[in-house]
Amino acid sequence: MNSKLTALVDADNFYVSCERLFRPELRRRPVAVLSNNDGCVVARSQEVKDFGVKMGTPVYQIRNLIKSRGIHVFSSNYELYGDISNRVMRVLGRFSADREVYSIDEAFFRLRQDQAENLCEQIVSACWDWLSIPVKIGVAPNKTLAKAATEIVKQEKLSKRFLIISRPEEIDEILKKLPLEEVWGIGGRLAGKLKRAGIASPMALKSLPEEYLRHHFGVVTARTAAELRGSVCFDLENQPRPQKNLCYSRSFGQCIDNGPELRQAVTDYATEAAAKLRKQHLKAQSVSVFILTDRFKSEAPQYANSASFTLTPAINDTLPIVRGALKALNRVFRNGYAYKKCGVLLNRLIPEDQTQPDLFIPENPRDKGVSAAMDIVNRRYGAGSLVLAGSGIRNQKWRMTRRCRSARYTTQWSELPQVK
DNA sequence: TCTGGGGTCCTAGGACCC
DNA sequence: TCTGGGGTCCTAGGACCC
Repeated sequence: MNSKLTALVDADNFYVSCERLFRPELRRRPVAVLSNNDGCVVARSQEVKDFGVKMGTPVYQIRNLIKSRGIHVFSSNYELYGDISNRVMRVLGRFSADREVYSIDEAFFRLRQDQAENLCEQIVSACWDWLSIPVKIGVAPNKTLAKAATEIVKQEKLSKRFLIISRPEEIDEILKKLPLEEVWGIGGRLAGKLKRAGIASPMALKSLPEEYLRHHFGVVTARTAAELRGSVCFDLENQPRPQKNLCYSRSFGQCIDNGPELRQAVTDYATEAAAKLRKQHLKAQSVSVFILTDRFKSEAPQYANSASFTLTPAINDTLPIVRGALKALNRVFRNGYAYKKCGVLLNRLIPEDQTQPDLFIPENPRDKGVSAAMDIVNRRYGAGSLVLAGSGIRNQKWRMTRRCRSARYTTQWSELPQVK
């Protein structure tokens, strides 16, 4: 009875819950959070889901609904969500050190079966009482089934905010309710391929021989099926794995058709990417840049390309990374297109303290100084306070729009909520 | 007018080596 | 007429996740 189970804690409509935290009057009102540039809906309160608004719906398609139903709309405020996420994870950490932070709003746990019920109740209460963040929990023999259990808790609006399944008949009962594409690891394309092969449900998937699945659908699908049968194939990862790539990309507020403005955007994005790299104490061995036209404007000429530039030795200073990114941009830029998006990727990352100094190319103390100054000023006075002149100063058509962003309540002194 | 961003892993195929 | 085999590494593309 003391076997170990896996739990998944999942915050309800996380971005919406974060917005409601400082606007409690919105608790039972319809609320939606938008992607960058206020383009798509990326988080919906239950009320908005009940209106039939799907994840990723372009905002312009639901303008009327927003008006007629009085949906409260927020631009995304990732500084706020990131900070609240850290607080949630700290609270969860008090219940078990055997925990994996899986995403901004989810964490896996290992817990003893005889303690599961009690722990779930405590976790639900703690998240709500201390942070006003509602969570749901699924508990099962492995990650895939814990995900499935969480999905059922969400779909069925159970009286409890958690569901514990361990016996085979309990597992089958929830698998019979779960659509194939809701299985963790089975996305839309794979579900279509499986269905064409006559495999239409999680129960059908789990009954197939390992060898057959591996051969026709790959090793990951075979493992997923094994987890549906109750074996453990995906372990808990307490230590975050070292990151291998880092990307900073944004769609532009307005399309850009000329080199100088594109260079501004690339300079800005490379500056941001380099700052992220230093924050994580990593260095990159190459930088690449991609540019894209607007794929939704089918009548306009389309173009997409990318190029990379090797950084030797590995580096994390802003100036050389920006120079490398601009060289890569020069190789792919073509006149005559309206560009909608670009991105800067830093590849083959290695920990700062494991890099080999190059005998022939000494580190440039000036580059180091510039990076350090930017980090200090931007930490103290807010992101974007000290930038390179190459990013441009005004009329940045490329800069994204966020018309309805809430305040950065917890990460900017000047935006602290006020109690009157 | 208006359609997100940031990751990971697996696989197949080609280059290269012995 | 007859033209190897096996291994590694790298990359691009495709799938998945939130």
